[in-house]
Amino acid sequence: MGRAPNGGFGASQLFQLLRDGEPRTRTELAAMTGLARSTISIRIDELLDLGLVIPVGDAASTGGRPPAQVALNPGARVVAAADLGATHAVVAITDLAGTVLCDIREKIEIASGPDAVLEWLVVKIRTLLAECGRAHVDLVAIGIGLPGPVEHESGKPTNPPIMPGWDNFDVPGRVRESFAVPVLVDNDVNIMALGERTVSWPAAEQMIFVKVSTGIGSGIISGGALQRGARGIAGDIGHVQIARGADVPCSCGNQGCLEALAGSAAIIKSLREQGIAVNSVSELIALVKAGDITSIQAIRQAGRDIGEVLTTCVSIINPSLITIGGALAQAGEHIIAGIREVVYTRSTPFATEHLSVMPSRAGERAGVIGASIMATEEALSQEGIESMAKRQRTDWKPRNPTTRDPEKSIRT
Amino acid sequence: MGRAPNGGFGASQLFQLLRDGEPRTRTELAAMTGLARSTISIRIDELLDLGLVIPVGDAASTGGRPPAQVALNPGARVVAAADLGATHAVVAITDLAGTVLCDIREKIEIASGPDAVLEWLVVKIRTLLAECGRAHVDLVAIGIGLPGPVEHESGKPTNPPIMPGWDNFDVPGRVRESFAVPVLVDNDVNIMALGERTVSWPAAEQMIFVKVSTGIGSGIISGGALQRGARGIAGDIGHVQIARGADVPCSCGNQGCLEALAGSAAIIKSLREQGIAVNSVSELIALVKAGDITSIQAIRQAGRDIGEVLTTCVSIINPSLITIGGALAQAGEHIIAGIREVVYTRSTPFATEHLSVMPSRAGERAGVIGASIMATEEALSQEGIESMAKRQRTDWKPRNPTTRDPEKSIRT
DNA sequence: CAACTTGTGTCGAATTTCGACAAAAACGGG
DNA sequence: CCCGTTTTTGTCGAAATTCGACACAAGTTG
Repeated sequence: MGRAPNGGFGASQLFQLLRDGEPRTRTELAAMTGLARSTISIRIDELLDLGLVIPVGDAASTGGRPPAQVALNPGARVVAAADLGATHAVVAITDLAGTVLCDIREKIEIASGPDAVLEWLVVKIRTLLAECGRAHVDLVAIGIGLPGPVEHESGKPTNPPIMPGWDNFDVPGRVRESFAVPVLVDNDVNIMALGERTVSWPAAEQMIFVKVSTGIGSGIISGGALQRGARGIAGDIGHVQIARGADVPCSCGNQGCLEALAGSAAIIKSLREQGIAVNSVSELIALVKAGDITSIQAIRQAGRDIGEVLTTCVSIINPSLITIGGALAQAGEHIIAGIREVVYTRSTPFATEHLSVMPSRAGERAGVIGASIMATEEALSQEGIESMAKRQRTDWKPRNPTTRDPEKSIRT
Repeated sequence: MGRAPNGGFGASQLFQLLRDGEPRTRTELAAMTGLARSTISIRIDELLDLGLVIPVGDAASTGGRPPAQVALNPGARVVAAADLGATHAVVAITDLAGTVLCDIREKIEIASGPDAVLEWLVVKIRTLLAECGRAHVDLVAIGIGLPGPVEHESGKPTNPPIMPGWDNFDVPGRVRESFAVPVLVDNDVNIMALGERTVSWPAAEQMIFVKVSTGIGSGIISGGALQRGARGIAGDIGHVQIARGADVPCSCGNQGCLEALAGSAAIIKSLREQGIAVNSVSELIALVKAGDITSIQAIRQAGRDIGEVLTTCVSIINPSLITIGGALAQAGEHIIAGIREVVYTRSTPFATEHLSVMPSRAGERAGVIGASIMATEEALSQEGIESMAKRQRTDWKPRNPTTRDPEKSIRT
């Protein structure tokens, strides 16, 4: 009976244009898409019905009727996001723009295995949803970051070194038993990169986010998209060997890895060997903030070591931005200074001319924000919006008594 | 008055599915696209009219009427491709599948400037077109590779070190004065990577193509797409510093660059210092093929040096494939052996488990093939096919005397 | 050779999209 | 203060496209 399948430009594509939060007029949207204004109006009405966009105050008139603007309504639905670390986890409920509505940070042991951890996660999501006063049906997706390699398509961890019991575990399958929504899983550094990009540098087409704490890793955005690599371990710079520490053994079995020289454990160990009593990252940061010269020098040297590897990254990726996050980045600008020192000296001027090396701005919540972005991306894609529309139709139609079904013409 | 704009799935999308050369039945295409078979038939008819696809022999029956297959007709149109080096150039006419129909290889001097070189190129394209017996109207696009950084969007070289007079020159504009078709320009290594991928590893989502000759560069394909970076210089590994040669000066002004140690000029210089009379790359290759131990050791050491940088690349990109091309790659497997030695020793096992390091298979023509692919991609995109269809309609309609224009209903 | 199976062209109906027009809402000059 | 101008929005008929169904074609299999 003839149905044109919403020829490639449904309400979802229109919605993607509004994802940036910018309010726009119908006329602007028509110009951007090439569709007629009347078509845009139909689409916008659908989105208004779903509550996904809302009218915002009219823009200033340019001599005639002032245009009515519509914008993303971030509060229409919520997303659950989790950043699970080795010993700590952040779980949050965010709106569709990635803004955290409520969150918790708790100690966990990732090593207690997927069943325990994911059960805990499910409970926390339920609690947080209640706390925000949002119903289960408002939840459209869940994003999870894990401290190890993840095959993103399937959501299964692969060969994680610090996650016993998680290897090849079907994380989305387990979580979907409790929440029937899309569940997206990725490496924690990757989601931090996504979060950092979205929060602070939405226009960056090429950027490298580096996380420096016990381990050192990076998330790479190139060509506007997160690059995961063939096995999901792209950006794993922690085990690149650097010249300085040829005989320093690393937990991975090799020698001279960046992580073995510039990771927080390595720095603390070296300071203790120099007679400075420091037992944890927070103590180290306190020392640096107090101006302890030896600690500052150690941090700066770590920055130089990281910079050595990043110099190569700059040549390979040619990014416009490098941002530094993770626990050690909170020790002021010293680590950045060390990185800049090396990167700007050793890379070609043409590559560094428009390159910034900046501290992360998203901070501790970069992870959950990124997880939220990753999940939202999926939930509000074509299928996501279509299924939302269908669900709303089936929920609402019964109250709209239009005698239609008996008239259906069925041929014999 | 009411026109649905070919709602997102025109003949071009269908054509993209056939770009791989695989013959397919209409039913298969309907299943792949989700469109109705009848719709597919209309689209296929358009493409048959344009000559872009042709019917091929029926496939074997599976119990009923055997399906009629259609496949890409690579010979329908042609593409001009040029790989311009510092002192040599390859120019070719290819079909739409990137197969070289005829080509020439000549000495040029890129340093003689864009006006001279591009004029030469235009003449050569004319000559080759005539040689193939193809008309100017059969030409749908031109692809050009240049030995330096190029801003791909605009087609302008940016700060090329060995191309005096070319900086910021509007190459596509100049060429379009002679041929009114899309002109795509990119770095020569990038087009070689594209060519190599297309010819030999069409399924590779992540690969690194390394060109080793006087200079050393690489083209990076990640996420299925060529990565050009913020300034078009992604993959520029020639000026990454390596540990071995801390005090070896490089032409770029820095010290210890990979190129200064493992480029052909560096190898030749070092061999001469060891008393071996070798003046050119071809002599060097001859020596290696003759089994000269010193030369082989020098090549292998160059491989190790390159492998040192590639180890980092492997950690960052996580590719499934590294291919080695360029003049030095023709000296047998010695350079590859050196690369493998280092890459497989120093990278993490998880990254190398599914990583191959292979010699380039596309050989000397990788460049022009890649340039052809790049140009074809553009020419046969949506706009490309639509404009071809329009042109053919306007050319042909006059001979189809249907009195339509007077009947146009114009409202007052 | 007949029955069955599978694929291809044709046609009406449903849906979508476009363009035009009228109404709405502000600005600005008299 | 009023009215024409300008710009945007909502509504409606017409054109275009797509779908599904059916009839036909062309082999296979018993």
